[in-house]
Amino acid sequence: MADIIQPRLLKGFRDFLPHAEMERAALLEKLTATFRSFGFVPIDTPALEYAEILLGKAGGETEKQVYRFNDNGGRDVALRFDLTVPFARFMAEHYGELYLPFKRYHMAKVWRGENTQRGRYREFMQCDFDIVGVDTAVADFDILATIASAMRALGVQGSKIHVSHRGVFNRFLDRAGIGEKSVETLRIVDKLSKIGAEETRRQLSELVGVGIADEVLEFIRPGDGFSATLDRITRIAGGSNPDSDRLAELFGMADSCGLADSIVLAPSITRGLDYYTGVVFETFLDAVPDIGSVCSGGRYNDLASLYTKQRLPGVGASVGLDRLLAALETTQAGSKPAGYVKFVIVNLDSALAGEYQAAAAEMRAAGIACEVFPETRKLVSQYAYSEQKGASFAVVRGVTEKERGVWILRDLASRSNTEYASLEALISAAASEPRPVGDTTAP
RNA sequence: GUGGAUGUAGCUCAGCGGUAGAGUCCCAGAAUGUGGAUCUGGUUGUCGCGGGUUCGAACCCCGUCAUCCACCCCA
Repeated sequence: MADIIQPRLLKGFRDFLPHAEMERAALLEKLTATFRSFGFVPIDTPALEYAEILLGKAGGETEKQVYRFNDNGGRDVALRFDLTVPFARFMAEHYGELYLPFKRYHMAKVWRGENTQRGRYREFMQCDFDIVGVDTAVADFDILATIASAMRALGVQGSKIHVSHRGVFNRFLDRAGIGEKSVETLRIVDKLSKIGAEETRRQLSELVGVGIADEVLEFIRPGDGFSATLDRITRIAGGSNPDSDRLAELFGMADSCGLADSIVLAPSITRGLDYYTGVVFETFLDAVPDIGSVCSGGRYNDLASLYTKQRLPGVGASVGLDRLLAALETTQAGSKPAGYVKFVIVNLDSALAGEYQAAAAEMRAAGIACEVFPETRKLVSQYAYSEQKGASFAVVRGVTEKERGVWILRDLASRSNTEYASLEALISAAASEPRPVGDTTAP
C-alpha cells in the first residue's frame, strides 16, 4: 500500500473553492467589460522570463522577493512579480508591430516571495491598464475615468480617487532645498494617513529640520476642495507651472463629466515607487478606507528605456483584486451569488434518461443553463444538490408524471410545485419568472 | 526578513498531564415519491507535522509547517 502524500499548500498560495472563484470571476468579467468600453485591448505575457529582463532595474527590496531559479537548461529565470516590467519588454519587443497610443489591459497572476498577511499573498492577481505613447491630460483623465467607471460597475457604493502630482511635489522640495532627500521625504509623507500628523512631523523634523518639516506638512495638509488645495500647493511650490496646470486640466474634465465629487486632490499621496514622474493616484472605498488603496497608479516618463531607445511615456493603474474582494466582502456580507445553472432536472428513473437529456437540450436551446442529475437518488438529496448549485428550480418528472402527461416545476426557494402540460409551457413560465435568482438571505 | 499570537470533528469552539468533548452540520428512522418544526438513534478526529520529557502528552519542552497581527514594503 502506497503512503498517502499529505495534501498541502505553499505559504501564501491559495486554492479557490467554487463560491470564491465565482465571485472572483464575476469581478474580472465586470472589469473586462469596463476596460473594453474604454477601448483597452487585452494582451498576455509569459509567467516565466529571463531574470535579467525582469530584474533589470529592480532594487534590493524587489530582488529579494522575486522567485528566481535555474531551469533544466541552466537558464537564469524568474517568475514575473508585476505586470509593468513584462509590459515594458513587450512594448520594446513588438514596437514595430504596434500602433501608438497603445491602450492595453492585462489581468494575470504575479508572484512575490514576501511575508504574508491578510489580503497579501505570494501569488495574487493584478489587473493593469495603461495608455502608452502619449503624455496628455486626456490620457491621464482616461485612466481616472476608467477607475471611476470600474468602481461603479463593481457595485461599490462610494469611492474617492486621491490624486496628486509628483512634479509639483518635487518643485516644492527643490524650492525648500531638500531635493536630494526627496525619496526619504516621500516615503515618510506617504505614511501620513497611517502614522498621523504628529509622528509624520517628528520623522520629518529628524530628516530635514523642524522649519522645513512644517512646510512639508503645510504642503500635504488635506485641503478644502480641489481648486483651493491646488492653489495652495502651487503657491508653496513656487507659483504657476505646467504640472499644476495638468492637475487643473484633469479636474476640469472631471467636472465636465460629473466626476468632480469622486476626485480628491491629496498632496500627501505620492506612491512609494520611484518610477512615477507625473500624476499619481490611489482609490479608497468610503465604506472601508482602512483597507487601503484598491486601485493605484500614475504617470511614468519612460516605460521601456531598459529595452529600447524609443521613448514611451505612459499612464496606467492597477486594481488590487484580492484587496478589493476583501473590501467587498465586508460591505456585501452574506450575499450569495446566483449559480451558473438555473435548472436541475431531477433524475427519478433511469428508464427516462433519454427524456431528461432531451429536456435539457431543449432548455439550453432556449438559452437556459441547466443540468441533469447524474444518477437516480432520492428527491431530498437531489433538491439539496440543486440548492448547492444555486439553481432556482428543479424539474421533476417520473413515470407517474409521464403517465399523467405533466411536468412539475419546483421552486426551490418557496418549495412549491406547479404542474405544466408540456415542457414548453414549463420553460416559458419559468422564463417569465420575475423572482431574482439566488435569494437565500431570508431567515 | 524581524517580533508577537494561534493551529482539537466539515464549521464555531471547550478541554491544558490520566479512556478526546459540546453546539452546529451530516446520516438513518418515526412519514414506503416531495427538503423547513419535533423526537429517537448514529458517524464524525493522523488533537497541524516531527522529535523529546513522563508510567502516561491534545496539554510540558524543542524543532518544523501554516494562519493571523505589527514592522518593512506593497496590490
